[in-house]
Amino acid sequence: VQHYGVMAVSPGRGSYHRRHHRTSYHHGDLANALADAATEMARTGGPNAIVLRAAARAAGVSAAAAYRHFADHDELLQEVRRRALDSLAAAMRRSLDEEEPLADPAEESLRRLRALGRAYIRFALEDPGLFRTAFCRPDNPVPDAAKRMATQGPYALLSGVLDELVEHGVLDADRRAGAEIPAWASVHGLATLLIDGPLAQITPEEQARAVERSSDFMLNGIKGHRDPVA
Amino acid sequence: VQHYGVMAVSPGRGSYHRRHHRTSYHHGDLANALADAATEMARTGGPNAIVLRAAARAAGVSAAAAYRHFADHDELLQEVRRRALDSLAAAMRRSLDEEEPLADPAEESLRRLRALGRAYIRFALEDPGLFRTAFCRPDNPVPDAAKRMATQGPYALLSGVLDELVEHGVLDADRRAGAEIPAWASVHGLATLLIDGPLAQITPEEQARAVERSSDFMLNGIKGHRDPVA
DNA sequence: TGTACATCAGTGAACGCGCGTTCACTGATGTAC
DNA sequence: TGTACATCAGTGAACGCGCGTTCACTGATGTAC
Repeated sequence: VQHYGVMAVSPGRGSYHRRHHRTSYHHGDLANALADAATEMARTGGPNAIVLRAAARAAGVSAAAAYRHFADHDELLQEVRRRALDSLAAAMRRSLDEEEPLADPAEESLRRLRALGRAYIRFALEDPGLFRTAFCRPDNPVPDAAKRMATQGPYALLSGVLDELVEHGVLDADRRAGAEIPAWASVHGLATLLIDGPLAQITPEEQARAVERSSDFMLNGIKGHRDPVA
Repeated sequence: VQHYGVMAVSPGRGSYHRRHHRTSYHHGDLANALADAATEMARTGGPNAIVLRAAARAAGVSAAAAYRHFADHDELLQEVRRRALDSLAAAMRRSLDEEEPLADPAEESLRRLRALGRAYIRFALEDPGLFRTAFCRPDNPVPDAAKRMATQGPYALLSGVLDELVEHGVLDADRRAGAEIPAWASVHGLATLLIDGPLAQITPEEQARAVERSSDFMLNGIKGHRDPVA
């Protein structure tokens, strides 16, 4: 077997260039290498920063080679999107076990809800580019993505904890249906306002306070009201 | 005075082409014509659809002419952004007087809060491109925009109604500070999930239900809790 | 174990596109006298 | 009221760029015999 020398390719100029030690003519795992590079671009500059040619450059491969693994630019973007959503879900899942569980089951389920929200916000603040990619408008909306999210993504995690809240009497069963949406909306809105919107300008301390205030308000909304005004 | 014939310019090919009856060599109001065209593009395709050359084409003018009125592409985008935010604020302001005021002042202020939220969502659903432009990430963040929003934009309207809620005993005074953020976040999050996110796939009926559910939850959060679990 | 061959994953050059921006220019406008 | 001239808002051609995508191709791989 004749091997090409390592790095025997034209010097990459993209800032995302990661040398993938090519030891043979065939790359071996080009699909993943391209997705890795594209993900790195998204991390830095959001969905618009994903450039197929640059990804190929970063992988040390001609642009045309990318078309062996992705039908077109959009398919590459969708792959990055999928990864971003997976990362977000993973971060949320991890957050559930980061703190000590509380003895009282009701309080414990509230703690878990808070943890999910905080992980969501934290992800958005730490990786705004990836976060924006996860929720970027797809060129041709693929309902599959929504399905996946519903069964194993952030939505499913939220659903599970809301079920726990019902189980332990925090959330009335008759207010359970569709409760994912308000909860998700409030945390998602806060995240986007913090990274893209006017709240991006405020200090980190103010941001932290805003996060706490928002979860308090939303938890109040979840818990329901005993003495409604209207 | 020698006049050029109306439409004595090369036929525009852009889909946004609006013939501006040019009766003289000088346009007369090119800055606005460009902003109009750019706004129309944003309406159709969001901030990324704003193309300086196309705007010039639509205004029946050479691309270079645009540079008499805007320093660069970003300045044109910012102008569209400004307009979009103004439109949103105007829609919200109008919404306050669309329904009959309620006799009870507490209920009336809650009605007004709901009206603001609904107008916000309605704007996003009816004009998603403009909405996304209003909140698009600016190339070079100009703190001025945040200032303007705070004094006369959506934020100010929300602030005013929250003050009313305190005045009429719906919102405790000691929970007032910073309450804009959770309220805004929840409605903003719902809007973005509805137009870009997974909620874009559900039926209009489900969407309407989601909007109602969300405002109920948020209003509960605003009103506070008498019998907290934690 | 060695070889012919189908298959597959790369290459590199090219195409067409349209963008943002700059330049030297020219036609129109309004003002000072 | 008429005219010279500074100023201003346009023109049109060009530059450089880098993109997504296609094409005919070639080198490497693995399998059947």
